[in-house]
Amino acid sequence: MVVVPASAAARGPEPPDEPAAEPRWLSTEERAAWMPFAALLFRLPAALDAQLQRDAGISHFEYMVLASLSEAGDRTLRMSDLAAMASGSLSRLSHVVSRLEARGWVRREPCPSDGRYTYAILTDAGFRKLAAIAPGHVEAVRALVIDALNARQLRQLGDISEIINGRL
Amino acid sequence: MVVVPASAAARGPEPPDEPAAEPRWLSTEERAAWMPFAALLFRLPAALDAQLQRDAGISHFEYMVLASLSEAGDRTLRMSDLAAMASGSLSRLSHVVSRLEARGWVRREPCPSDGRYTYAILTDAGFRKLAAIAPGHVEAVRALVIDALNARQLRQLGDISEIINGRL
DNA sequence: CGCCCATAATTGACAGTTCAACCAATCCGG
DNA sequence: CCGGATTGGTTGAACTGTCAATTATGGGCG
Repeated sequence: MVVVPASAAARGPEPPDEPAAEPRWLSTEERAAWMPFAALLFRLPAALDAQLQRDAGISHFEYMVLASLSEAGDRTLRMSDLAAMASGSLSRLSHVVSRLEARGWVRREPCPSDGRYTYAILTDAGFRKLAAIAPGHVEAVRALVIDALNARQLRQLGDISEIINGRL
Repeated sequence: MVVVPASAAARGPEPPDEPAAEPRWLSTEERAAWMPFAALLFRLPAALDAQLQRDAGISHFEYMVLASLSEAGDRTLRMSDLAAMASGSLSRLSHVVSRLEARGWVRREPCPSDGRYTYAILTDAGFRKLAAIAPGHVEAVRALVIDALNARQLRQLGDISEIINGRL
């Protein structure tokens, strides 16, 4: 990934009376860190998605939905909570759950006490599917990330991720 | 993001005569690093995309296409090279370049010496557009990543990213 | 109570991506 | 040279995600 168009950067800082302050271009060290990280941001999700698609025929987002449900007590979550856990919009989740429902892995049920809420519930078939998929996914995560780093680097990565997450 | 479905993990390792070797679930420390990183992998690209979409009306991928062209000598690249630089499929690139062409920022030209190749060329209008967009994008990258970390962390992030990239 | 607003979720239309089929130019073995 | 294989690129259909509009329920206030 590229942040600074080369020829634009080559022109150097703008005159100080520009309407917008002159951009603070990245230094050499900053570029040296950002460029590989930016590439990673593209390629790693794509690689993980590809593994799930190939081995299980589902997207990473669908995996997250199933996994989130499996971790909830009685495998049930409200749609909005589920959307937050899977880091997606409610609309997207609604479409996805419709597809998962059609495949028999999830079912919907209205909340008896508050009719606005809808529960998404992981079926037994859905749980079995997830149990079949999970080992392969963990293997991929290990191969690409965990086992590629030593304990210290792994801790650094976790720390750095938490810092950046704090800015979102 | 969740890798291990809780109830499945709670069952412990499988008997050793399973057809597939029992999965090596993540340890507590590994999970502690992976979960925030996985969340980052979702949210950061979304945040960068949102900034470009809001401020410039283009996707991150389109930005990469324009930026890659701007860095090439005479602002020209073959379609396949451009696809590789932008980390996307040739098909996707072809559709995107069609759109950028319609907006007047890129034009196509067949290679005179080998008719199979197609050159994508950044127009002057495209270069101006990019120059207008870049500062805002750099600002976002700074705010979310670069300025959030100290020099040591930034170096660590770069190193770690290169290691993982090496596995893709 | 009755009205209005906020919230939860769904829906449909549209834009973008992927996938497979296709075309066109070059390379290369006979 | 000729014909198949290869490579670069495009296209269209099916699918997925996004956005805005819509429905439905519940809470609060006069």
